[in-house]
Parts: sequence; structure tokens; C-alpha cells
Amino acid sequence: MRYSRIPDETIRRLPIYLRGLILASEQGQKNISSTNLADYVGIFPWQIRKDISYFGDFGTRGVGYGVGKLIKEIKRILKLNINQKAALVGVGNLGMAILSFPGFSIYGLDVAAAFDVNPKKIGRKIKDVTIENISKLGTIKRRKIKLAVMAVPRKAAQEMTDVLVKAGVRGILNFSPCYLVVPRKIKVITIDIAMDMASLPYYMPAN
Amino acid sequence: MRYSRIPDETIRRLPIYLRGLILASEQGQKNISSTNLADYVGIFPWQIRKDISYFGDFGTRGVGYGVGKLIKEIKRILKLNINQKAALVGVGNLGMAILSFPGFSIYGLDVAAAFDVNPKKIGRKIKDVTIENISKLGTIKRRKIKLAVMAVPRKAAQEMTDVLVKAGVRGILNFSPCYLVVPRKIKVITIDIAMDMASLPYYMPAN
DNA sequence: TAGACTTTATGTATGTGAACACAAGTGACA
DNA sequence: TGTCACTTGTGTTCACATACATAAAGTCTA
Repeated sequence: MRYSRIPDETIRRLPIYLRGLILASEQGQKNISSTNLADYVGIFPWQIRKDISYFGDFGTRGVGYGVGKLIKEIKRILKLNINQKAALVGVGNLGMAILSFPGFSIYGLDVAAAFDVNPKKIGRKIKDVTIENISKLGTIKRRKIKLAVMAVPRKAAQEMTDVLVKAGVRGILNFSPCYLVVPRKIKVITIDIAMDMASLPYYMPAN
Repeated sequence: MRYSRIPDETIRRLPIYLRGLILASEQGQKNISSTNLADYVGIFPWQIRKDISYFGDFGTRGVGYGVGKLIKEIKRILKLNINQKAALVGVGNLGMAILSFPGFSIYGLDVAAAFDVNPKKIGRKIKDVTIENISKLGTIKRRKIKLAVMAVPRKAAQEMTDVLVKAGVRGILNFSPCYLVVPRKIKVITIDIAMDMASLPYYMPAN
């Protein structure tokens, strides 16, 4: 490979490819062409080929890509080949849904701890995870947890973020509808459900 | 304004500005400069100014933007000035969290109906919304519902999408981890919680 | 009113990513 | 072995978006 820089947009798309490939794999597909994968993910074939080619020659001309091999390669690139543990902060309605959500495992992700302030919730066990007092957040460092999912009210979000950063977290998936200030080396992804929905009407034709 | 085309990226950022402005408004701020708004949203001031200027001269030099006025303008641009009703499809853990979520109203969005297949759930009332049998989905057209939130298992997602499209829905917020095929005029936004989280490890520094 | 200061609006340069076209490699089969 | 159909890998062009610089316009104070 003679590429010096990987476009951000390419990185953003890799998990989409991964999702499509896993789907194809579940359906017993051994090989997949870029055109075929395009049908699974809604991205043009040439874009898929270019993105993949940034990382090496994983395909075979005339045949396509080996589904298993490509899954393995993308997981390696995204550092999902080793199991990544995450802590959930805030076990309200949304937090509960996240704890019960079965879809993390295919990415090698594992919600391994949960924290809340409400004393009534502490001690409750949901899917192998026991809800802990938020004052115990400091323990995640020695438990080798570097990811966090935040599902707390907006007013508590920045404060909890600071606590998480102090506790050594490196990446945060934030469901609070606000911008979070963090040190440069910490990566935050914010999902604001209402805000995402708010962009829909603009694209809807008038009548 | 002499601009002929609005960049997609600008549209994507408008809801972010709106969120920041509403926050500033709640704190009693009457005017806000681009630099000040930048602190709320994490976007550079010149980007904010350029984005806003695509739609007109809403600011006052030396003063900044009127918070209330700008909120109103952005809502108008995003077609959020009129109340937009949405139907929820699938009232599982996530669907329940969405029904209980109070954050839609600030965008003029209203989850006004909910549907599920499970007979045990039908008839239950959550926050003014009574869960209906999914066979009643056809009624949303005459109830003037043009938006849908889908929180169903992946295997049901495409089928439900087809039903929604037939029922006259124009925009879909999809929480199922898959790509959905829809007619060109329908806008779909997919939020895949696990997938979004899967991109975090890549950005986390090694040690 | 003058002058210092603040802040928007916008033309332009730079950077980044998408779309395209096609050369080159592979498999199948006569 | 030769040919044909298929598919990847990638250089190039074009379109789009960001970053920058600055003129223009407003506020404030004396």
C-alpha cells in the first residue's frame, strides 16, 4: 500500500461494511463482490473497493472478497479483534434498553458494568450485570474498562464525563443531547435521538 | 442571498445549532455571538457564520445573533415550525425508552402513536399514547402522521419499512442494525447503537 | 462626533472526498 | 492453451467543504 493517510470517511464506513459482511456470513456466503456488498450496505461498489484498498489487497480479481477474511481484517483495523469492555453510566429507560440489547457482541463489545445514582436500582442484576453505585466508577480502570456509554440526564452529562475521564476512560458514547468538553485524546460520539429525527422533515417533499 | 445551493453538511449542522441555541435561551441569553455559540456546540465560529449566512442576514454586526430569532429561523428552515407527528413501531425495551423520552418536544416533534405485534402490549397506555395493533398502521395517513420511528428486531425491519412506506410515511428513523431499501423520495436515518460504538476503539490511543 | 472595539458576512484559497475509467489479474470452459 | 466474462485495485478528474482573511457595519465611551 502506498497510501499515507486514511480518510476519516473511510473509517466511518468500515463498521457499516462489517455489519453487512456479518449479515452475508450468517446467510452462508463465502465470497462477496463489491457490487454484492453494495446491496447489503447501500454504498457504491467503487467506494467500497477504494476504502478496502487503503488497507491492503484483500480481494481476488474475478472472485471478490472472502467474507470471513474481510471480517477479520476490518475487525483488526478497528481494534475489535480483542474484546472491548464498556461501562454503562445511567440505568434509566434508555440505559435499561442498552443493557438488554444483544447486538454488541458481534463487534466484540461487552457492556460489563453499569452504574447509577438511584439507591433503589443498585444491586439489581440485568443480564449478568449488577448495577453499582456511581461512586464506584473509579474501579473501572483496574477492571480494564476503557469505553463508556452515557445515558444520563443532560444536566448530569458534563459532570459524569469529567468523572469518566478521571477514571481513565478513552472513548464515550454519549446519549445526552449536548456537546461534551473532553481532553483531546478522548473520543466522544454523541447520539441525540431527537436531534437526528429533527433533520427528517427538511428532506420530506412538501405535499 | 446569492447562494444557489445549500451544502448538505450545513443542513446536518443546523439541528446542532438549534440545540445549542435552545440551551442558551433556557439560560436567559438574549443575544449570542458566533464565538459564544461555538462553545455550546463545538464547531468553529466561522463555520457557524457561513452556515447561517446561507439563509440570510440574521445577525447584527457588533452584537451577534438574536437567540429567539435564530431559533425561529432555523426551525422554519428545518420545517419544524409546524408540529410534526411521528409513529413508533415496535414497543420493546428501546421503544419504551423512546416513548418516555421527553426531548422531542423542543424540536416540535410529537410521538403521537405506537404500534406493536405483541397482544399483551396492545391497549397499554404510556404517556398519553395507547399501544395499537400493528395491523392498524394503515390509519396513520388520515391521522396526518408522516414520520416513523422503527425499533423492531432486524428481521422484521425491511418488512415493517415496506408497510410504513405503503402507509404514506415520508421519513423513518431506524434503530435496526441494517440498511433499508426504500423509494427515493423517502428519507431514512439509521442509528445503529452498537455500530457507532464499534468505531470508538479505532480512535483510542494504544496504551 | 471621533475613535477604539466587536462581530457579522463573504470572497478566496486550500484541502478532502466522491465518482469515474480502465488496466490488470483470475477462473471457467472449450 | 486461448478466449471470454468477471472483478479488483488505483490514477485521475471533478465536486464539495473547510479554513482563512478582511471589508463592512454596528456598539460604546468620552
